[in-house]
Amino acid sequence: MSQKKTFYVTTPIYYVNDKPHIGHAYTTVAADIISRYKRMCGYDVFFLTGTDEHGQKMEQSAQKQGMKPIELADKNNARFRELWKILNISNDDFIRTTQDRHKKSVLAMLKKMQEKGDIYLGEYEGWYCTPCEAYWTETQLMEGNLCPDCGRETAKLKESSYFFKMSKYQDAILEHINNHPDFIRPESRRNEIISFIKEGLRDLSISRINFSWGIPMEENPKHVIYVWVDALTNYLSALGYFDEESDKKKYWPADFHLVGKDILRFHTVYWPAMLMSAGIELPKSVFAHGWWTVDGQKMSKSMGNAIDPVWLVETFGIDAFRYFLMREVPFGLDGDFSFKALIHRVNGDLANDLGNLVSRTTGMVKKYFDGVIPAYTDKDVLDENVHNAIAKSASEADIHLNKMAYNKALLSIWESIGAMNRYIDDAKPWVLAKDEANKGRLGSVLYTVLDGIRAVSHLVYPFMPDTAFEIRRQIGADDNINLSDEKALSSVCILKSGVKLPDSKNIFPRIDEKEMLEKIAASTAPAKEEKKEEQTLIDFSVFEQVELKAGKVLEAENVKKSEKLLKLKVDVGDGGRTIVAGIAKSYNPEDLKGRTIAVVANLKPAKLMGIESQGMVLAVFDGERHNVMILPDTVPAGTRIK
RNA sequence: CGCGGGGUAGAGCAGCUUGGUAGCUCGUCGGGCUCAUAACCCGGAGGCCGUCGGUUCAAAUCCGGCCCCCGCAACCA
Repeated sequence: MSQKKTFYVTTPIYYVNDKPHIGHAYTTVAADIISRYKRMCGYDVFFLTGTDEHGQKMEQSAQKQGMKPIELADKNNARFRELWKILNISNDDFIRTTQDRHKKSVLAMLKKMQEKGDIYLGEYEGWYCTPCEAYWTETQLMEGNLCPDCGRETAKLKESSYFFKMSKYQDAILEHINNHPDFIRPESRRNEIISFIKEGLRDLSISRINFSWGIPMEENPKHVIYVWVDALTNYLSALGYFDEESDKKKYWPADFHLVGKDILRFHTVYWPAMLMSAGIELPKSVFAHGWWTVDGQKMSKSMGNAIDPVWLVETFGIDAFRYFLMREVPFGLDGDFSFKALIHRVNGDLANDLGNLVSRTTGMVKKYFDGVIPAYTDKDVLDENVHNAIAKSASEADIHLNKMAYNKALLSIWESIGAMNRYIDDAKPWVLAKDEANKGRLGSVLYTVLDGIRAVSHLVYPFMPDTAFEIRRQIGADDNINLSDEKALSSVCILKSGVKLPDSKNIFPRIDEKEMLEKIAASTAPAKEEKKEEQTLIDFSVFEQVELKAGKVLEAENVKKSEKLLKLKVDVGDGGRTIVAGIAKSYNPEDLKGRTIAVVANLKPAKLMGIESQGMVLAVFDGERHNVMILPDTVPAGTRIK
């Protein structure tokens, strides 16, 4: 048996403290598509995803919920697995950082780095906020070394920590990036990383002693291995890389690490440094994809606009969702999700172009040939339009897929679909059908299209596996999607004649846009109400503690070098105090001067851009701008609001 | 002067490296066909390529100034 070429692709391991959202789905679907494509073309593929389950956050969340960390990890881990099942993800393994195989692997990795002399015990210095139990770096602190989270004072603390001599590998990494143009993609990201490295690398703190939920160091179990070595090593753990007997080591080095742009640095600087230290080959390519916004706005819990992938799949179908994610936006760039765009994609590309092509073709075979696939007897130059289009689509899709240009690959594939729709119009089978003498040519035309659809079923398979099989079923093709190599993608005249077509239904029914948008509006509204019910009710006495007062704005000015802040002098019955408010994007200073506004008067002071703010201005943010609560001018300054 | 990306038809984008008829998808308007999911096919309209200046026979493309937008960072009390 000849050795098949291997292909190893990974997603990041997702932090189990999060709820799976469209972003997680995006990376994983992308990895799934390239995996399916490579498998179909005869590669020996290993596709890995997993979950990151250690860390202080997990420890704290578990405690809050009265669970053990591992129980919480189990629970949330299951949510990811369920989602992958729903999304038709074909991963070959699922790594969890709490598994023994991973722990062993991390310790082995660390040992290699130690043997190289790259690990030393030192002191981690940071600014510690005791109430928040969190360390901050100097740059994160607010003016006066205050905690950015709670505004209280922090103390410079030293803590014992192991370090990795990352600085040692600075030049080697730069050189590697220079010599391997494809190591960081897309191009724009590559430049960012280069300039980051050129600023100088510092050694990396790789252990912590202020929490215990993680992998303890062997020689000093008080130290828990901190994120980097733990998380990044997962890509080796799943291969049993440090296990002599593992048969999966052949997959290393990875062909692609797919990552979000937020964790690119860790994969292109920290990870290579660690691998160099351990004497292990570097991955071939790290690809950073973009983020999704929703209707032009950032996804966030507070906006309540996070899109639930499960609900989407239930509403639109798995393949429509997968198609949309990959078609709408170039993989390296940010994209915007909207239901309108999704509906347009489904109707335009899937229903009108692809679905209708299958429908009109099988319809004619049933009408003119009793549903039996005719033979290809009477050829014509016109047929070459279809054959050439398929050859072109296949080769272009291959080029684009190897560059992770999913949207371009789909565009190329759709060229063939367009060519076939045009071919039918040119060949006019319904005219041929009027004369029995044309039966041979009529059958050949229909055969050409059916076989073309068969070829397209291969091309769309990685993106829409269920659809590919349904198409093949409807056109009477076998269900063997695998090819010997990518060149087989452009083969034509493979479909067997004489096969009776089964019953069929529309693959992608058109969506009534108005109806669907109404349905969506109806189903998202109750979700928001539910959230309200979950809110905890407070006693009146708690509310009374908040001193809401009317305040006269005496002075107002922009805070220099600041985009969002306005510095106000407000009289709340005390003659005037300074309040800094983040509303500069919605108001000019003169808009507020002299107005009477609502203010929280007994808030602990906090420093913003070096200015002490002694209160808070009440405002409503409507998604566009802040609307300050302006009171009638007749209300005296300092009046209590209830 | 914090770092980076960008301003091209109603919308979303390509073209810019290597100057030389401004292209794609959707929308819109008109026509065709009738096999098909009000679908498919053909055609039209619509852009002084942000702005000012420079280089050039020639600039969306190269150079410089300015204006505006979007990320990131720093501040959302």
